[in-house]
Amino acid sequence: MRNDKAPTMADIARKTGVSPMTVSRAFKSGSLINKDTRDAILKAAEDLGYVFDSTASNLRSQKTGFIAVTIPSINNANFADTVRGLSELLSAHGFQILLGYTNYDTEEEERLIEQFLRRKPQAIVVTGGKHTPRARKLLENANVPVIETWDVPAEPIGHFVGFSNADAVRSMVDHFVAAGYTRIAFIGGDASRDTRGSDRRLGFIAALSDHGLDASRLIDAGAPPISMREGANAMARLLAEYPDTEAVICVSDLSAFGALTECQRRGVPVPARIAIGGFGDYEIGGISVPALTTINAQARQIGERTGQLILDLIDDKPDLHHVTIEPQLIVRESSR
Amino acid sequence: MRNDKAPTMADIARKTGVSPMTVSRAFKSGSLINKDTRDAILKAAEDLGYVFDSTASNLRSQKTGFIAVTIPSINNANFADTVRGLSELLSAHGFQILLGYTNYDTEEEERLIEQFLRRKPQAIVVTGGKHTPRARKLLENANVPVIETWDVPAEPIGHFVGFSNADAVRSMVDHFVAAGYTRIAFIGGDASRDTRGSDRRLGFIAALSDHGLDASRLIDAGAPPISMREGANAMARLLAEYPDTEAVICVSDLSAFGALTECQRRGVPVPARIAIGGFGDYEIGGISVPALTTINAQARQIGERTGQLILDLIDDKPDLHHVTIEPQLIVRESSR
DNA sequence: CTACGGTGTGATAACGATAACGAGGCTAGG
DNA sequence: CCTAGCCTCGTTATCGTTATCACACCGTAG
Repeated sequence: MRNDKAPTMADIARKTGVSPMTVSRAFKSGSLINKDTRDAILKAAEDLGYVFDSTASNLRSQKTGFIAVTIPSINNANFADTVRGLSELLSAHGFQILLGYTNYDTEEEERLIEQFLRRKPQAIVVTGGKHTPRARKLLENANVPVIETWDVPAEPIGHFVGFSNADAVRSMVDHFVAAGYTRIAFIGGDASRDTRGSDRRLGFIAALSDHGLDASRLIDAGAPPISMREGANAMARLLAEYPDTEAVICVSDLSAFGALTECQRRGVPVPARIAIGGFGDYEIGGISVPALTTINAQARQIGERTGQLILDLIDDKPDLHHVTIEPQLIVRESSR
Repeated sequence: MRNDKAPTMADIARKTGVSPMTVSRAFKSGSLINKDTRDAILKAAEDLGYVFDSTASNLRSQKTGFIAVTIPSINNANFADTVRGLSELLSAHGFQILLGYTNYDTEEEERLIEQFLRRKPQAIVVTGGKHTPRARKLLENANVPVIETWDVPAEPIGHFVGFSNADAVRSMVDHFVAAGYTRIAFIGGDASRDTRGSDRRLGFIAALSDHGLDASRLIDAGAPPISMREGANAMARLLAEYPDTEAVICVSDLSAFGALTECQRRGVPVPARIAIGGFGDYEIGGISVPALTTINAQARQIGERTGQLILDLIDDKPDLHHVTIEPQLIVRESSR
């Protein structure tokens, strides 16, 4: 069954009595070739068990069909949605995504970018706008489109598709203040690694200050990604340190749900005694009892817009694109 | 800044005064080369902004460093854990994972496999043991190691690293029966696409029958993946159709949590009025109130064992490996 | 002084597809 | 009958790296 060597286009050419070039054409859609010839070639290929060799094609044509993508974590429904949006569009156009996880670490991101560039991707998508100097240099010299996502970078490397994490949280603060809450806390936002989380915390502080409110109720919950458990622990600390807190905004729905469960275990009513807000509109926030007020960051849309942008860029429309997404505040039972 | 053409090894060779072959050696660890020569070459490479070209290397050496992996969904913590286990081990050895999502559809899996094989991966990992005939044939003729995971296939294509979904559920049924429950239901397990879910339901039916109990309380919850919301809807139907049910096993923790929330909304006490069991040991099951009894399928271990197996196989130990994983029953408040 | 093993490097020829160019056949219009 | 032009296909060279073989050099043992 297993031949000594896998058949090549040359084998098909011999068998069909045409040149290798014609075999090549038979496999490309939209190339000029007689229908009978093509059918004969495809049949011969099937008979021989031929498998097209992308590696050779990639080298000669200088097109790999790869799109490199780095995300902080594979185990996060938000980033997964972005990748899905990207993936569905791009794979329909024959592209293959090279996915890498930075683990919220820019050093790891640098390593990934270096590895990916060796594969000659036709575009590279990164999450966030903070990178090591070397990573930045690699991206700038890469000679392929670079798209930063999930952020509005202060100094974009190339294109970006994102939103302001600070402004998004501000909209939630406004909601809480309008609802009459004044003693508001924030859980999460460790600055050591996750810039999106710390941007949210900064947005929280700025917004409270603008309202003339005290912005010192900040509970650290450890390095990202923050688990539900860490959210619960943070809520326990919050209730101990600032017992008169009326509302709390968590860096994500996951930590928010963890915080909610801590209240449930202690018999603290939500929102009657304390209101809770999350971030990311994860499925759990919509179904928990009570359901969680949150912000939909349009993760999927980020992916779709990024994918469309890449298709445009590869299709040779080399304008610079700065796409700003509008996150949506979703008010649910946990804050009313 | 951007040169007309990216520098190649030949450029480095010219600049350093050595042959391209020596440049190539400088980039391979463990190859015979003078230290000073190597340092000079690496410095020249850095100066020129050289980026190694894997595509050429892959073609010549007939090694791509790719490992193809298909999973049903990117947005599932269990499969994500498996991929993480795989990824961490393999990327440390210089491999790059090609990840694809079948969306629980074997037709889509077939398309993915065909695409992946063109990239000449050095191993291919698939989730589950059910494939289209053509996909099976492609895998059999692929001439690279094939590993099926998350299942114990009736007729393995090559290697596998998995567990019996039916037996895993049986252990939970035994637990419920030992705890005194007799009117037990099952939510999920639509057979149209997800074989693991339907295997679990079959295991449920078989186990109940062995205990001499009625196994007709089966609630369909739609095509996989089953959301929390669908779990909630299924619980509503269960309470309506079989109001005297004492316990319910759900196809996953996500649907189990959804079911739990439905009980909370209706004021049905868990487990006093109805006990709930899930599957997969997702984070939510450990923190919800009450915490969920579940089965840890050792998702991460599946990935790690698969990764180690691949390393062994590529390192030329071509024995056939059938690795059986032991899922663990975790009893929590929702069933006691 | 010859033999020999280890080290470091170079020359050559691929790996398998396809870009670029061009040639032959055939139809249509003059 | 001739030329223009389209369709179909072949020839040649090449993408950038590396497997392979060859060989020069050095030190040491016999």
